[in-house]
Amino acid sequence: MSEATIGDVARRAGVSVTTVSRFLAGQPVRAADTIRTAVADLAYRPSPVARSLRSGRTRSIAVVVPDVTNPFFAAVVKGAEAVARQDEYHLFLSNTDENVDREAAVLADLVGRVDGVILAPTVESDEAPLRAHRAGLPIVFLDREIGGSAMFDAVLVDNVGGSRRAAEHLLDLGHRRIAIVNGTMRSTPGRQRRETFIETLTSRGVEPAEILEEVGDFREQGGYQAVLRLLALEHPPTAIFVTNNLMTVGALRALHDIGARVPDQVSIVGFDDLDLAALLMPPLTVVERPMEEQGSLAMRLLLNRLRDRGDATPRRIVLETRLLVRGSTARPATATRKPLS
Amino acid sequence: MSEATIGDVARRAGVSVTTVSRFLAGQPVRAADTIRTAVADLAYRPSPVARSLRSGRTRSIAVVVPDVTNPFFAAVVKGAEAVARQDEYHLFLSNTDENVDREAAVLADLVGRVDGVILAPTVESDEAPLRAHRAGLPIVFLDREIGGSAMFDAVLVDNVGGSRRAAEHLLDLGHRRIAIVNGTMRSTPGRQRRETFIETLTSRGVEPAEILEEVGDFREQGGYQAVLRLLALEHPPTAIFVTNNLMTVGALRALHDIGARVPDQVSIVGFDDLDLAALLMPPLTVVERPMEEQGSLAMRLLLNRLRDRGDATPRRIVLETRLLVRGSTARPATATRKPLS
DNA sequence: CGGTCCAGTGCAATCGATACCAGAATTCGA
DNA sequence: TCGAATTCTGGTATCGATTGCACTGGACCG
Repeated sequence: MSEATIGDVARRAGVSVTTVSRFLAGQPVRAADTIRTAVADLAYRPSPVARSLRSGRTRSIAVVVPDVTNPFFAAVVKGAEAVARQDEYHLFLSNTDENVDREAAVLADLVGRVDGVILAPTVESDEAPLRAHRAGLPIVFLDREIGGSAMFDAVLVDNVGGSRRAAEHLLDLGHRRIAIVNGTMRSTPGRQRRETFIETLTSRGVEPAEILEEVGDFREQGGYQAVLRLLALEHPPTAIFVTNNLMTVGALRALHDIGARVPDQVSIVGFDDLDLAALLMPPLTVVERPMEEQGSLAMRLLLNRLRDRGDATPRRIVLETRLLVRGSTARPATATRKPLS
Repeated sequence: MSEATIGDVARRAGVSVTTVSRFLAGQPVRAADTIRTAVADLAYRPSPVARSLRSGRTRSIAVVVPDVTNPFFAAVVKGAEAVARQDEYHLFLSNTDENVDREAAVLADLVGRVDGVILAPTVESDEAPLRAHRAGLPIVFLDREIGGSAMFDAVLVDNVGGSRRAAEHLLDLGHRRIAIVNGTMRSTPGRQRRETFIETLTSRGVEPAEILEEVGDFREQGGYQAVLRLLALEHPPTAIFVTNNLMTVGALRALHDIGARVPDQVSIVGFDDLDLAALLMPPLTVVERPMEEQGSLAMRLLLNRLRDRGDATPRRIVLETRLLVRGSTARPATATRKPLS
């Protein structure tokens, strides 16, 4: 009823399992027609599990991300899934919730269960991916890397260019007291976006004392709290760069709750576009980048590596960002005077 | 190097594979300590594939949804994944892209590869889930059902209550020319939300001619186009009920593009909350419901059923909705006069 | 017409783990 | 100290598919 085996097909067709197996593999077989109808009659489908045991490959890939409800990672998963499906691979999904221990447990668990992993690691000092790699698990890094990951493929984003453009945009508007709301600096985007942003500001003559910094997690609450703290300062910043989408949502919520006017009172630049960003009032200025494509590229890299059996040199793809200037950034209230004085 | 087998452990510990297997199963074994160190030394992990072949179970569940980038489904996946992880199940993810054929292919593919499926079927007339069920694949329906699915578990949402509340809210505000922007009526939410909404309007005396209806897909473009058409009418509606979140985003985009004022010119009620809904200008009035919980409940139902080996009677859980009245709904421009005249 | 060649075939081993069954080692009571 | 009861143990079949090897039968050549 529920599952016919290759043996059932063989019996029904009056041949050996070997012959059925050959038929299924597309090799020439005399009883092809008989076998074909036997397969159809029994609704036979080869057991993927048995095949995996024999072949040592599972035709499935795991995507390990901090949080699928983050629109960026949701898009990544979608892109990755589409490519996997084309190649008849299946996709496992795991959330790590930005938790290093959970990530380590997940990776250890995946060895032998999938042919490869697309991973957005929690922190750069992460050891778990190296262990998994030594255990023979191919890994492609997505959006984030770990230290000493030169031997891995990776699909990253140009955090340097994006953050620089954000900084220059705010500087050009005349801001001089500027805050960055960042996630953990122990992750690649956290570190790169912060370093570049601050470096750009100081290299253009902003006093270090005028650069404010808040460190949260990469989640909505972190952005919310950070902005509350910033605006409660005696001299609050006139502009804020928020380094990911979830924290940007939190930041907007905070600004809304305390009734801060954007951009009159404070300018906001986010990293990563949001579906509704253009419809907000004011529409949100953001650093944008291809999201689904980042997922599909990662999957392609991984599948290519599985094909090459590992010997190809590691490939690093760095995607470009664009600054979308919308309405949440403007000249600071004081700056309209300053340049004129 | 990459993978030790139970045989390697047995050899190293000087016992038979049987004994190692017993030790791993927690049975009393004299050489427990020796085996324990052998396991540790070899970093041995039992092959999940081999276990699956023997046991006939894979300890993995598939979640099949139309689109993970829909925040509702992303939340569902997150909730489902968390529960699965607790029970040491793994999660496969498939997008059907609202495509019946792809859904059928996916389901057929999953037989024998997973122990059960959580499915949001594309259309109610869908046959594929029945076939998969007959092939021995337990299925829990999520948010949507199919005809004759009485033997299946399901976690649904109270579309009737939600749509009625939306309709009554608009009626109470004084709207009499009202539009519904719906997805395909061939799906459960599409059908139920439409039926209830229209029935509530007519039962409260709204002329059928005053009820406008646009049918799109459940995607952003559908909502966008539908609203453009509605507002181009000679007598456009004064209120619009949009039956899912993605179409609501599209609707808002359309209203923004043609410069329609909300709620002065037209009121909007959406189904499903959005992360930024409260921050829009005006903040969006929506019918809201628990999202992550819908996913975790579905997973719990499925895992329970796997435990019971199927004999329990089917369970249907219907989650309650809430109407969140924010700023996108108000009295119609004409209605302020009408009641007074 | 006989020998060579080759396309097809089937047996049996294999992948890694589990479970039945028979046998060995231990414990316990007498 | 011996036999019975109990606890552990290991050989082997099994899950469902693939594959190396030896083999058969027909086609083709001289």
